[in-house]
Amino acid sequence: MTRNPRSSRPAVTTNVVVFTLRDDKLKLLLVRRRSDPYKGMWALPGGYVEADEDLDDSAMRALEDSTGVAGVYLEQLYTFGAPDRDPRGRSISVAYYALVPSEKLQLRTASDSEAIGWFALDELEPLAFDHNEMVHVAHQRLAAKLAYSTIALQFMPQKFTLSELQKVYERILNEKLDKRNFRKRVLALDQIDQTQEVRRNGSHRPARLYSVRNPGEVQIIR
Amino acid sequence: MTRNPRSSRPAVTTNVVVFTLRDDKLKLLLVRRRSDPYKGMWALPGGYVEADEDLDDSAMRALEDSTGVAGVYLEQLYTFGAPDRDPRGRSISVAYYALVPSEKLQLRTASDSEAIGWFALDELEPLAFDHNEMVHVAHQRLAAKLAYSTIALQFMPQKFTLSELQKVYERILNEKLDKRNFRKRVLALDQIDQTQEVRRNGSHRPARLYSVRNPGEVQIIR
DNA sequence: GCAAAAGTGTTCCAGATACACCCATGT
DNA sequence: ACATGGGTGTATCTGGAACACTTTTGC
Repeated sequence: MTRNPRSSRPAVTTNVVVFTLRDDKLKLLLVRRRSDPYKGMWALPGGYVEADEDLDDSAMRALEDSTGVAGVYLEQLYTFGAPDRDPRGRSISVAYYALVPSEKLQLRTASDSEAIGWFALDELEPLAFDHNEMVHVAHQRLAAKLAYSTIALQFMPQKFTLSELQKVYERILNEKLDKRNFRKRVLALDQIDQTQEVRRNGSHRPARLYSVRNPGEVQIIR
Repeated sequence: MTRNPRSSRPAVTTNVVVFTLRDDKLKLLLVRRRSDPYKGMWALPGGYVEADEDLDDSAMRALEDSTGVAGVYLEQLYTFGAPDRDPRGRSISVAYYALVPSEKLQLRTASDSEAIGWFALDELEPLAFDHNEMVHVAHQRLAAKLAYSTIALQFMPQKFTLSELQKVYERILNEKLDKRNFRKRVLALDQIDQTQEVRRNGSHRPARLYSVRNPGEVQIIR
């Protein structure tokens, strides 16, 4: 294993699949490309890995640059490196996924006049590069993790109702869940606390508000 | 997102954590480094990603070059990219793990006079680079996959006994399993077939031999 | 009073666990 | 005959799934 020449090195980037729940749908954050290749198409936020930057930091920075959001759950997903994935030349992308609670969405569209926005996962158009594949893998991973971790809590704001939490599960798994079984299950996790507050939300009984006991922590269960 | 200069690009490598079961222990394949850095220390097999090579192919090639073994189970694990992980300069390694059945072990140590060998996972010395960490992550992933996939069958040769299969589980999970419950469970997977043969193996009752129904396939269960 | 979402328990089933003895062979 | 690993069944426990009615509010 000898040192390879710089001339043959691939470019290394990170991309982030940012999920949130909004308008009762699972959505993700896309950026419109301002230059070729794929100029004008929507793509995942991302960027080149800086000289002295850890991969996680690079992904976090890509996310912050496009959204202004920091401190959200971020996890490495998979590394994509098909030789033809970038028409400009050899490129490797370390893909991440992130979960942001609906409250933190303070998109700073104005900042660099980039067009960015939230798109429903189930009405996604073709994206730049291999980004559709990244989205697919991220969604799969997220759905799998619901079953054996407390990752869904990363979507929740400080105070939330159990119905809202159930919606998160239902939208990610794409199936309706039983209300009683669901409540039993999430309360048994011992990771959310009832508060004294309720939320009045329409012409029906107010909903009790809950809070996450250890925000930022994701536990493996079962 | 503009094209970054070649001068700042990291080197990209793959490394492979190759597991097998041998001498009743979970072992992995290591190569002794012939040059600095970490000259003389043991390291995971690996190499630079070639100009027109897919990441999977690169890992497979690294494995073949060191062992002569091909066609084994290989899966991407995680990408390691701490800025200081290689003292020579910025480097990113896409780590894989591989499972080889004990029969396929035809190490061609002679081929390029590299020192290579199998080492018990639980008596591992400090390795070069961040390779101990890679091993740790690979072992964790492997143990987790036992619970929800048929991945353990990738360790088995064409014909094997249920006791041998049980040993695979026990060595990976590091715990003893109940013989009757184990057999019930693996037979219920409907992925292994009884053969008409038995193996005479010592001064005791011969063991029935089984074969994997779909070798090469790993199914997700539960 | 009625529409609409919030809240609440019990029964049933399947899969996991715990557990002990006989079998076939080599020496 | 005895030592050694191979092979087998049942009772129990536990977590998941199915399922319907009452409560509180706004209008």
